[in-house]
Amino acid sequence: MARIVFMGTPAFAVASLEACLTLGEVVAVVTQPDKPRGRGQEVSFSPVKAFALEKGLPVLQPLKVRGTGFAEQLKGLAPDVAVVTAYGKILPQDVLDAPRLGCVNVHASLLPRFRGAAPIQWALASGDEKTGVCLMKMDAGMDTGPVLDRAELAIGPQDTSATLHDALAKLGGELLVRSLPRYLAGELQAVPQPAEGAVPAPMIKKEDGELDFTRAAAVLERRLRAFTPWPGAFTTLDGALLKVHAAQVGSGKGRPGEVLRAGPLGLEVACGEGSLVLTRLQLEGKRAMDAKDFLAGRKLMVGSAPFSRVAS
RNA sequence: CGCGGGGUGGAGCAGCCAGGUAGCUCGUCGGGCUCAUAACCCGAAGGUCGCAGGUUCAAAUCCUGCCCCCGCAA
Repeated sequence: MARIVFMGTPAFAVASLEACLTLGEVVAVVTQPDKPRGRGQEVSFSPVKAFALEKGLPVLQPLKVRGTGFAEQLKGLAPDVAVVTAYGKILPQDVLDAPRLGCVNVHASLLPRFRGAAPIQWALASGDEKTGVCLMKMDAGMDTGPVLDRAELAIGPQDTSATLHDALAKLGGELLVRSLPRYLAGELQAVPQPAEGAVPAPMIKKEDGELDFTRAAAVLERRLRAFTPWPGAFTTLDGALLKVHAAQVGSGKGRPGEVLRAGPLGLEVACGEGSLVLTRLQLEGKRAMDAKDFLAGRKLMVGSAPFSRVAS
């Protein structure tokens, strides 16, 4: 039975870990250290750790993986392979070389498109019609290793990063079940990524979610779905944070940021190109609600432009 | 003890600071009008003001404790 070290941290990685349990003996689960998080700063641990504890798997949480003897510790476990899914740290060469057959990575894009921290989000924001997961033999670069296998997934008009995240996590698990045994048996060919078509997918920043109504409505709508659930799409209304949870592209015209309509179908705001009909809103400190409900208690004048980030 | 907002008929809000008649925009129900309407007019039902104590002649409103929801930050 293959000896597998699993490395991963967020919810996305849990399905991969679950797959590994059926593929060999998971001799260690490596995940990020516990941190205080959430309201109230309570210390909590990663979804991967929670799952590992539930299954009684040994958990390692090194503070640093570079130059601290972690590679030696790994070698001591005599793993055949390390499966890495969204671990959250760059692995140095000595760690990559520690397992007998190296490290393989489940990456949530069709490489070489969207190398980096946020492939799901950038696939949506870019308007791609499909995405997928790749199983890759890791090298020292950022998602630059040769690809062993891949699985594709169509992106629908209603998809958000939340829905794609779940679907791709599941697909990643399935990809491992299908391909890891063949990799271990030496049956998979590692195909170098083409030099053309590489697109970086840098970490999303908070400010990426701010709505700039001078942009095209279609772009804003895509970014909204890409940045759901984090950082979301937001603007400010009379100085208070206003989250936009759902919106549709409309055909209205006006000065970017101008309220074109405020009715039961939504709050229509003019954009640089077309208009955006905001259908689900959440004001700072309040719960999310349909635009109809929002407008019942908060009158907005047609023709006014009470939001931040309008044409200058 | 990280910072902060909120819980008021079915929905969303105002009222609270300066205690004393339950308000607004909707929805619902009944009626009317209209070729028609996410429209308009008339009328009605529906609320232990999150929970428990306290202060007071009197508490949605002031004080104390608790429960729940949410934003920021991480």
